[in-house]
Amino acid sequence: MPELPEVETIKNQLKEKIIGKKLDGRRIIDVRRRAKLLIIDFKDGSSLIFHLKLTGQLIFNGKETKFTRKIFNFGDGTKLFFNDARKFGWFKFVKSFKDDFGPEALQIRRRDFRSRLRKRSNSKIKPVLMDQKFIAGIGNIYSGEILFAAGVRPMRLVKSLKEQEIKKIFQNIKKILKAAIKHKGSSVEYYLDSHGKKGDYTKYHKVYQKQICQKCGTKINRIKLAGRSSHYCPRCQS
DNA sequence: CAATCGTCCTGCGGGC
DNA sequence: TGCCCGCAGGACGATT
Repeated sequence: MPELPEVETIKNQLKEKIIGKKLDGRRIIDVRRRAKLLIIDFKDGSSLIFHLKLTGQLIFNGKETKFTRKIFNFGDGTKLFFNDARKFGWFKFVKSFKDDFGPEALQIRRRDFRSRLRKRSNSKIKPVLMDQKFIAGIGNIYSGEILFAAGVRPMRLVKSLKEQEIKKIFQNIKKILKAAIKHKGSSVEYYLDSHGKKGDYTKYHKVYQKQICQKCGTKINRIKLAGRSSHYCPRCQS
């Protein structure tokens, strides 16, 4: 499912393809990502916003499939296909774009991260990392991988975290998201980049949907947190 | 403030 | 073989 690295990949690719083109008579001046949203900005200040949710795809000059929900036609004859098997994804046109997301995961500084955590001391760490108002861009896959890399179990209360653990979580937010972007994201379920290609990062997953820890071989534990499946290694994470 | 539950939707896999 | 059932999950609103 598209999280920050997947949307970032699509954004980077579309930037190259569609800036300067016209859509319904409006000139495209930028393509951005905010949290998990992909935003196409027009010269008149309006924007077209997409959320791909679980199974959405945005494919440039693709071809129509049974999951194609909308085809955007640019002034030069090129097209953008919005496909979505489960119809959770959406797009909308807005006169101006504003949001109330938290700081971007790749931009947040450690001081800010720590002070924000203090306000959530009675929450479990994994749902906090997935809270877009706390920090923007992280979903179920990457929160699980980040916590594995930090050696912290997903159900740990924030107030129980030691300074060193907070530091490791912070460092791995940056490290894992950057590595995933480098590999053009993770193709679980339906994710494809804007060229219709799969992301490579799936093969680097250590715990997400794994039976066995990819580091030590211990059987992975699976629990439900906030209605979402969470995977962790009882040996590598404490 | 925190946690849980229902809601949207449909492909897929398991069971019989 | 084919049908039915339940699961997966991002975000949001309602409830406890």
